[in-house]
Order: sequence, then C-alpha cells, then structure tokens
Amino acid sequence: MSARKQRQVASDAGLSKQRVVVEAIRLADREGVNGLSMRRLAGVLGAGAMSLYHYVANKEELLDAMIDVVFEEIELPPEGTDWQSAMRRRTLSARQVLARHPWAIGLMESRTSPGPAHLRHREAVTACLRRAGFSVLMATHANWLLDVYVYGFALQEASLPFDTADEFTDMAKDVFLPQLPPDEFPYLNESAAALVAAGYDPAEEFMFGLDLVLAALEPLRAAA
Amino acid sequence: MSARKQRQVASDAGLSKQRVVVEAIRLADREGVNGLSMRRLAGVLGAGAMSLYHYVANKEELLDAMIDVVFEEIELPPEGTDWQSAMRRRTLSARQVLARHPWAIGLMESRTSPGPAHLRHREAVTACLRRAGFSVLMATHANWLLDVYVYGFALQEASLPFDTADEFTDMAKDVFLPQLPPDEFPYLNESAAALVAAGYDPAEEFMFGLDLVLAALEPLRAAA
DNA sequence: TACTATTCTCGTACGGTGTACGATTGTCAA
DNA sequence: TTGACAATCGTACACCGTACGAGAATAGTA
Repeated sequence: MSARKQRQVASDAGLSKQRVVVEAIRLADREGVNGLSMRRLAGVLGAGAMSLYHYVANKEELLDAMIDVVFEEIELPPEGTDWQSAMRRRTLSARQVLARHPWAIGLMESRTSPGPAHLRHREAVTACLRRAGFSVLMATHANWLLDVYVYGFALQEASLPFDTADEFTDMAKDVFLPQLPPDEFPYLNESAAALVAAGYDPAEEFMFGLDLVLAALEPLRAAA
Repeated sequence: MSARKQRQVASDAGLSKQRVVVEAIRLADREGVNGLSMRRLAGVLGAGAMSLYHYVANKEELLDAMIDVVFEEIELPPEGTDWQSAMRRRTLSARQVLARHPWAIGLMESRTSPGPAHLRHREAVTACLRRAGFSVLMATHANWLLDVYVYGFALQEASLPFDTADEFTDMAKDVFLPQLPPDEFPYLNESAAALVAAGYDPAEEFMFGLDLVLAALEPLRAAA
C-alpha cells in the first residue's frame, strides 16, 4: 500500500491528489478558471469524472489546494540580506507567479482560510521584518501593506488587456483613445498620449510603487 | 413608445436594464456572485428567465454593467480641497463601496474594459492630481499606485473571515491560534497575540497604509 | 492459498446552469 | 386594417457539480 502510494505520487500513470491539483492548475492557466470543470479535468487526466472525488472532497477543496500550490511557487524572502532586498525578491516573485496564474487572484476574495504554504510564507516574511527591527505591530502593518501592494498590483495587471509595452501602444492608439472624447476626458487623453510616447512597462511600474512603499516603511523600524 | 419607455425606466413595475442590473447587484450582495443566476434574478424580478435577454446580451454583459454601477457609487474626489484630502475622501468611499459589494473585486480580474463610470472616476482623479502639481507621468504613477492600494486592500479585507475587532478577537483565540504550532510559527504567534491584545480594526489599518502612501507621494509633485 | 476488508474507479442520474430558437402577445405608424 | 417592431417567455440542449452505489483491484490475515 505504502509502496503503491509512493509510486502514485511520483509517477505519471496513476492518479493522486498531487497530480489532480497540478493538472487543474495547468488547465486553469490554459483556459481560465471558467474552463476548469471536473469533467474536463478528469478528461485530461484520462479518468472518469467521479474518480476525482476520491482525492478531493469537492470543487471548493480543489480550488483551495490550487491556491496553496500557487503560494508554494512564490519564493520565500532570502535570509542573508537586508530586509528591503528580501522583500523586493519575494514580492517580485509573487508578481511573476500571480501573472502566470491570474485566476488565482480572483479566487482569493472568496476563500478565507490560508493554506499551509500561505502560512509558511507569512511566517517567513514576519520573521524577516522582525529581525530587521520592526516592532510586532509595525511588522503587522508592513506585512499587510506589502501584501496589499502585491495583490492589488496583480489584480490591476490581470485586468490589463495587454502584456507588453508594444501591445499597449497598439491598443492605446486603436482602442483606448477612440473611446475617450478629448472634451470629456482631457486629462486621460493627455495621460494616454504621454504613455504612448514614453512607452509603458508594467515591470517598471511595479518597481516604482514597491520602492516608494519600501522607502516609506524604512524609517518606521527601530534602528538595528 | 417613448412615453412607455420613460415609464419603465422610472417605475418599479416594468422591466428595464436599470432594474435588471440593480436587482442583480442586490442579489449578489445577498447571496454572493455564485448565487446570482439568470433564473433566480428573473424570479425576484417576477419575470421569465429569457426576458432578461432583452435588456442584456448575456451574463457577461450583465456583470460588466453591475461593476460599472458599483463604480458609480464611489464618490468622485471633491474639488475644493488639497489633493491629499481629496484622495482620502475618494479612496475611503471606494473601500466602503467595495466592502458593501465584495463580489465586485473578484470580478475585476476577468473583465478588461472599463465602463463609463470607471472612466469618469479616473478622469476626475487624474485631474485632481495634475492640478495638484504632479507631472503627467507622475500623475499616472500616483493614480496607479492609489488604485493598487484600494483594490489590494479591498481584496484582502474581503478574504478576512471577520468584520469587526471583536469578531477578530474571538476567531483568533478559537480558530487561528490553534492552527499555529508555536514552534513552527513563532512569529505569527507573537503577532496574533499582540493583535488580540491591541485589538484589530480594518479601518485603522486602511488609514495607516493610505497616509503612508500619500506622504510618500507628496514630495513627488512639483511645487504649486 | 483463500477470505475479507479496504481502496479505488466510475456509470448513472438529479437538479442546477447559460442561452439558442421560435412562438406569442401588445403597441404603434401608416 | 395592416404590417412592423418591441417585449415576453416556454421549450430544449449542452453543460455543470456531485449523491449514490456497484464493481474491480489490491492489501492484510489466516
């Protein structure tokens, strides 16, 4: 039994909770969360729909497990550096991961209890902040604020209808500006024009806000 | 015909896009976005399910319209004050509105084109920032950052399993702490204990981060 | 080896979903 | 009166999550 279970966890042939969740994530990445149905998932796994329920109590639990796997993909803050570098590292990683799995962001609103990977991440971040000299309460504020930044950014980025600076330029000219009568939206026209001229890079935007937040948090920690 | 249409827009008796969307929002507020189905919505409107499709092309369009009505509820930045007060006012309003309609946050991820109310809000915010002395590009950064803050906060707040400080205290003692073995999560234990002692108020947390962001943006505008 | 217990698979069915299609009615202009 | 059009909605189809229970495969025990 344990030998068989061992084999199933590792191999590609048999089912396992691992494989169900991982394949569910791949499916959601490909088709969006609305394209993820138990029947379709069973299909790509080469199984009957009801077989999945041996590994997952219901679809809600599957979604919870998917979210926690996403959290596992996010790098923990490294230990050997200053707190700002550590936070930059883990938030950048989070941005990449959430951009890879945009469906995860919309799912968070409805799911309230954090999974084990989520908790481990939170513990590591709190540890980093406390060791950097933030008080208990200030570390809580900083933790919350940085999470707000990461999720808020990911949420906005996911709702952008373009991925690269070039795509933005095209869309701005062909789609955005025609929808913005200059007399009704003078300032948005001005913005759009400036952004088309300067180019728009979400990664740069991320760094701008992140550095601003980190710099504003810096004086709130007690000296080391 | 136009008299009839007029009557329908105003009255409670007949259907209209207005009424369909408004009732859909009430239903989503009450039962969550998963409880909103065309049949149920038609039910509370006293109509057949297919009648709704005369006012809305499909459910996606209904959801888009719902989101834009939510944006309409958010106060525009007032004009007679300094930019920080104006931003405080409109972000606080946004937080309240999004807390009232938590389903709206999760919906934003999948919907890419802003509705008219969204655009009007954006225009007003950009105007406020530009008049306060921010450059075109800096106003874009500030606009983006403040939106990140509002949506990120709303997203996190929506995923909290409690609403008030008292509820938090109860849940922390009965639910959170038992899930956190002190040897594995020493820092989260420390945090939780401190928060239980100090009390936890989401509204305060919102002001903390908002003031921090506003203060950090202040030096980035050119003097007036 | 034989029997039993447990784990795993999944076919069928039920009540829900979004919505295409077409029939029906009510209201108007000519 | 007639013909166009706006509005309503019954029916049907393909899909959804999953309860139930039957059957096959495997493990543990004698």
